[in-house]
Amino acid sequence: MTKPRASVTIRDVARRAGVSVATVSRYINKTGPVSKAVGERLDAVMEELHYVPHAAARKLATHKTFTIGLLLSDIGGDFFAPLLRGIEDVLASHGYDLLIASTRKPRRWHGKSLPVGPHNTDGILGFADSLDEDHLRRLMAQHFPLVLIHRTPPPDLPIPCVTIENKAAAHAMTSHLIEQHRRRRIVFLQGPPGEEDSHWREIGYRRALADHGIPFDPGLVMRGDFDRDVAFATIEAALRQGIAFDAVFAGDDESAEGVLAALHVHGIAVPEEIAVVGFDDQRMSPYLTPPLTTVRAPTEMVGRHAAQRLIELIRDGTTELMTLLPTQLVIRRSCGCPDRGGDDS
Amino acid sequence: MTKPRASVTIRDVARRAGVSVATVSRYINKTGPVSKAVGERLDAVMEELHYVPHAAARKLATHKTFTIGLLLSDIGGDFFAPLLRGIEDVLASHGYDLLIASTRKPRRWHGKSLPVGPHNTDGILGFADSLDEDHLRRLMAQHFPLVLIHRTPPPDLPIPCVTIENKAAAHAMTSHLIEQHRRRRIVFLQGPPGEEDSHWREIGYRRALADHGIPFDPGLVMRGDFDRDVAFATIEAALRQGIAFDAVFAGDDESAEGVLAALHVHGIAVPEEIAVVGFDDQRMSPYLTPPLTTVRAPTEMVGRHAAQRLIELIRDGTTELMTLLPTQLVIRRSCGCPDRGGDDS
DNA sequence: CTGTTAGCGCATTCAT
DNA sequence: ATGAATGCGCTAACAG
Repeated sequence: MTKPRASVTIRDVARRAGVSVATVSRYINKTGPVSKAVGERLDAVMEELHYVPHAAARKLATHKTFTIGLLLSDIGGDFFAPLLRGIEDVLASHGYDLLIASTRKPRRWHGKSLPVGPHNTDGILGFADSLDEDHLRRLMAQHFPLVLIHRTPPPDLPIPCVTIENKAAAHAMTSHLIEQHRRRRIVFLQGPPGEEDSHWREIGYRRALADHGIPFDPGLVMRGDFDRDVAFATIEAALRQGIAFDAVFAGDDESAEGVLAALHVHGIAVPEEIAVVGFDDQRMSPYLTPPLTTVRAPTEMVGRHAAQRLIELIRDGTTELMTLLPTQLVIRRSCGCPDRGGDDS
Repeated sequence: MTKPRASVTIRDVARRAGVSVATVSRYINKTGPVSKAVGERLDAVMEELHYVPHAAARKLATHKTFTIGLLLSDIGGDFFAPLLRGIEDVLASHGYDLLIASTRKPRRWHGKSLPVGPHNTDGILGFADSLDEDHLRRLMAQHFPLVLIHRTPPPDLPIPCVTIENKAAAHAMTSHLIEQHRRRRIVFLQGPPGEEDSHWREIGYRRALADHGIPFDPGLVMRGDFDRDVAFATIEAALRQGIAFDAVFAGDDESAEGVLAALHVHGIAVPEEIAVVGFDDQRMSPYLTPPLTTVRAPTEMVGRHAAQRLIELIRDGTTELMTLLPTQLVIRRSCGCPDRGGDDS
């Protein structure tokens, strides 16, 4: 076994193959003509030496990193797996690496410097409220490729974003509860303060109430934080306080799970006494008791589109500003509809 | 607004501050003495110019990337969020970046080249069966820092690994079902073929049966694949075939969810007629109907420890070979125990 | 088709 | 305490 040199470089390959480094580089990057014979020699030598180009050196010379950064406000939640999956898949298929960074307690980054940026990536994907407006403006001023996920940019900043149709779906869901199931006192469970998805879902909910002549009762809008525990506690409290309601539109499926549990503990029948619906259609949702009626959010697709937008932005310098992915109602048992005998996924 | 130079380099900072690049470098890396006055000048200039050292250049010069790679066999499953969270958190606190790569259809990488390695990272974290033995051997031959997660290395390869106590917990859980709830025909739902956790859990299950004088019935060991749908289908099939059983030890919580749903659909009472238990204690588990008795797997801790081990390996050249994290029974309702009135998390 | 050479941005001796 | 010079591994003109 030969003494394991720190690493084998392009020069080692060139020397061993009896050519210049330029030729090796050209061959590797297909950036110029190389005779077939030499090409084969190189393949053999590279294989023999286990040569792998040093990424940093290449990046330095090229000024392209072929890696993109993903900024998260917090890893956790069943939400991230499909999103990540979508992102990683399309990035990989285009030869890009994925650098991940997440905040802890505070939902956003504070100081001046972001963990990813022009110094180590070709572009960044910003999830929800992980970036504050200052960052957005600075990045734009530097003309650094950036696309937002589940968040729209400030009106004056032309930053591409990909998110989902929340309002229409929330409107449809609320209307379903009102029209099909005669519910009139529908609780709405909000997401974290300032969360954009939650905001639009609430708008849709309110609009549906108005469209059906049902007066809006602020007392029926409660905290859910997109969190099982918080939703559980909120519903328990509402029950104890004797607040009257005949349905709950949970901000997302995770909080719907908390709602279901709280009602179950109190011996309240779902959907007979109180109907419950969610938003997201996570993998667990068909398996809840009763199976959850919800809105399907194409989370993996959001990831795929976001990655695609960013790659276009990097390559072409431009891409669509707004990608709004459609959502659709998924009717199961928890709203009061009869069992349809199978799942529709 | 000044013409946005492609990027501001250390030379711009040096010039603006009237010092040499060496001084700037020394100051940034605290690698040598710099007068207080100059230090302050530099702080001001760097702030003013929004200077950020170019990662690739630094890496080239230093031969350290301060990046670690995470190899996944497949992103997805509620399992990854906490794992990732743990990994990302400790890496970030040590100044390391996280590069993620995942396989698609096949669970492992095939060809010679891995997406991460000595060319772009300082070490790699390999989850479960994402790496085959050839990769392991090559990486070891190159003395490249590597730690395995939820997987032990081949006997002759001294690769550090961090995983959890499966066997004892599975034994305890099975014994609980036998002793406390008089169950004797316990179905065991396996994980994906070759999955190491599943293997040990099954060993524990079998041992418990033997310890209680219950003959092992191969017909009670079925496929679960750690997947809700697969588990659902498996239990439905077993029911249709009239296979008699009074309990199900699902390989993990996700498959337990499928089991619960299948039994519910068939009008079978849990835990009265059939007891169900899982493994993992995922966030949704207390919210299932009935609340799931399971084994708590410290998944985020596994991530934290793995990252810690890798950092030690990189810095000190050595670390513990085996980190076995403890698990514990979490008794809730699905096994037949009475409600304890609150959650113990 | 192929070789020479000059950087890329930064860390690091070696002087001073 | 500070500066000048060299090189990390690779790409990209520019010659030939």
